[in-house]
Amino acid sequence: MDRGWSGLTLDSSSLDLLNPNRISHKNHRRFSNPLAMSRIDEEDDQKTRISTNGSEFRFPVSLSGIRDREDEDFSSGVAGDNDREVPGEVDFFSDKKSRVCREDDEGFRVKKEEQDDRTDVNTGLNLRTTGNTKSDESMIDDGESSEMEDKRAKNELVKLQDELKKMTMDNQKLRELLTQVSNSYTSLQMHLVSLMQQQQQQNNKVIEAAEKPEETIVPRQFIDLGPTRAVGEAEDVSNSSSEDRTRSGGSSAAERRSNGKRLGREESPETESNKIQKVNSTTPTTFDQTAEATMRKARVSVRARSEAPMISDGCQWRKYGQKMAKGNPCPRAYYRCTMATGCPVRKQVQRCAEDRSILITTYEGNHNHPLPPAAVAMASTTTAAANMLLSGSMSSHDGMMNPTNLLARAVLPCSTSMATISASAPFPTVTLDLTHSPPPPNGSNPSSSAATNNNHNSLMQRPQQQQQQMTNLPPGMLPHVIGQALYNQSKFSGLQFSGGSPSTAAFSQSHAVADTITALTADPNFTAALAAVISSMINGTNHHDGEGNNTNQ
DNA sequence: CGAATTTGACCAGCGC
DNA sequence: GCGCTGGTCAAATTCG
Repeated sequence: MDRGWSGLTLDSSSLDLLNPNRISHKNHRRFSNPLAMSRIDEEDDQKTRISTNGSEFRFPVSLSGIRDREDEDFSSGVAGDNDREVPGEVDFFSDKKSRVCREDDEGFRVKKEEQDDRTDVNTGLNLRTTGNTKSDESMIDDGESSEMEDKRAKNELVKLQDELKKMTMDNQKLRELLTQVSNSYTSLQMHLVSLMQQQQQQNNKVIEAAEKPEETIVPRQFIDLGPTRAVGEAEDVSNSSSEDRTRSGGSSAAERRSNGKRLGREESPETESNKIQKVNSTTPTTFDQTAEATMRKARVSVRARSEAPMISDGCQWRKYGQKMAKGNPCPRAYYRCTMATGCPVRKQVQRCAEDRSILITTYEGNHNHPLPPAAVAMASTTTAAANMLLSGSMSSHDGMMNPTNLLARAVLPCSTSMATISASAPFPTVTLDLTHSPPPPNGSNPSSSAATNNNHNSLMQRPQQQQQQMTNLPPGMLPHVIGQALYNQSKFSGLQFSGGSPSTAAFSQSHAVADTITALTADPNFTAALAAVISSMINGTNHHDGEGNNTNQ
């Protein structure tokens, strides 16, 4: 807050606008350089009286030409710029300059305060107008007009100062809000990690639920974001999709590797967090860094029927690899976001082994650049899913007030077919299933199987026509369908916790807010906005690039 | 000719 | 230590 600087600038600019013809010398001196006038006014009276032989006029007409040149010097803005010496008044300006220099030595802040005060006190004009009582009438007229201009300039100055104060207050409020959000985020992360540890102790219970024979897939909230083998084994026990199986083992190793060398080579913005995560694997001391890395590692897998080699999500992708994955005759393609240099977002595209008309697209990472409107829908949807995934590990009663968790509970708990949580890897993965095709003969398709066993599956109750619409999506429509599907899922299924053992109180609470949640999730824009805000909050701690930070695809 | 894609090689973690 | 695996790189190739 440099009031002195801004005041100086506003003064001179406002005066130049209001008085381009230089109304009076005093005005110029007051506004163009109030700093210098702080001391000049005191001695100026004496010196000018001497130079004018005791006249009451501070600036006699005979000296107006000289003063005009002085004004030119003052109008340059800084007292120190007045290097030219005016004949007959050399001592005056040299004295002023020396005083100004001494004031600089005394301290800039005090000087600025004096400057502000002086701008508000119209001593110069009063001296002049009072002194004009015995002078010619022309000077009185000039004084009155200059006073009006001065008032106008002063009003302008007051306006601008008020504006500045208002902006300052707004800035302060925003800072406080940011601090509050940061604190909340930190506390939530702490809580998340503590709950993760608690949930890890209950892993056996979850595994038992996953091994129930009648449940071919057990959607559950992600429990342990750390490299716990028990969770991965549990995933192996459950009949997950082939992609989930292939991800369960090797990807974890690759991810750990990518945390170090690979991504470091790419100099992506998340390089530091990757290193941090690697360090944290051995020194679990900082919860924030772990949670941030976990957030970044959250994956969103979208299953959709598409004959195209890749669903159009609005982003630009560049293929950088293709690999034959285990257990799937269809190759897996690796894409990297090329909308911005260094964007860490990647996606894998692979056709389902059981039903090759199903395209599985897995997104990972956060965009570090603004997204085009066409990509916002998908990005926000998948970001919301990823955030739900992470916030879903919150405890029921504590997390209910978390807006992110509200969204999570609106979609995840009832998402036996729409959104499937996978804890098969050290990073959480949520699968959004938009296929809803009849189960294949082998019945190993998790989404289809889940849909078969899910009594609350709204999409199975849909007419075949609508399913057909889902399977033949025009480009760009998929994100909207996802959002609508998420809404429908929560609407039809209600808030049902499947696979887990939520508390009864939380369940009843969920029903109490069901209407609110469905109302919120009914609006895809709300979901997108919420996801964007949450992502910005979280990514703001990672990236300080100041960009839009639309996350996840 | 530059950009995008393909494809074999490479790396590192994991299990045996 | 070796093989398997997922993921990535980069040279070669293709495309617009």
